[in-house]
Amino acid sequence: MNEPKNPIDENPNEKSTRCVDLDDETLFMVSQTFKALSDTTRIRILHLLSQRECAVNEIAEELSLMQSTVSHQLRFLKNLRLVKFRRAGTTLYYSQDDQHVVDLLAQAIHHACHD
Amino acid sequence: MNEPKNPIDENPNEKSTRCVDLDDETLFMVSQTFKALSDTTRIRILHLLSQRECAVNEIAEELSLMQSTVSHQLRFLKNLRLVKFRRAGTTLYYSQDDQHVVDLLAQAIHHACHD
DNA sequence: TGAATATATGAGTATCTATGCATATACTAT
DNA sequence: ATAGTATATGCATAGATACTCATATATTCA
Repeated sequence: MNEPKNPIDENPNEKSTRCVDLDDETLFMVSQTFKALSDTTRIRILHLLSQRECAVNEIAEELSLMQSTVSHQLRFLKNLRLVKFRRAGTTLYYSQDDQHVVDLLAQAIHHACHD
Repeated sequence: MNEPKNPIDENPNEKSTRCVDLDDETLFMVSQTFKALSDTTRIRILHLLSQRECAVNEIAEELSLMQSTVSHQLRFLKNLRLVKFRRAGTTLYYSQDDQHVVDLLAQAIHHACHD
């Protein structure tokens, strides 16, 4: 027997360190993360915010989107804590807030670019 | 002027090696990839197939899904070339066919498991 | 306070998606 | 050829999603 230890032998009170299991909660979180990245509008917004902080109107202008569309998608991203903002007067400056997700996006873009 | 060279100065006949740009084609490919990973059923199937080759019925049984549901989702994954299959008699054995996407999934699961 | 600006939000709608049912197709063995 | 098994697929549908319009909220400044 040269195989790795069966995951079922591990402490059931902790999530597997190797993440071989997929409990409902993890499954949901993972799907939500990818859902955030599955829409071209959100990708463009997140890609922009991964490069620099931006006001809502700036995003709309730069990406040729309606202000309302941007705001709706920012709410979506904010709920998943993928973006954060700081206020300056009436202006809200948004920026990315989850480097891991930005990394996932960068990887996928790199992959798509290179084959 | 201490800023990085404008990407527009690069050779327009090649995609940027830094993938800072997001042309429509890349954008679409990236969104499709993440869309594949945004559904819990597809995640479960792909996660299973990343561990071992499986017949369609095995997948259905193991994941408690209808055969038709599995087949529909396999078609989706097959169209994106995320899975492949080999035939053995009437049985089709599916397995993952894009290590990069499997890696993205593993990363996201790891991320979800560890915070 | 009132005007101006920036952003958020609710409602309506058109489109997309995942699923299940029924059935078709494909292969094997007798 | 026929039966049996494995898989694929067309269709219908319920639910989700993204967008736009209109309007609300929030902040600043005069």
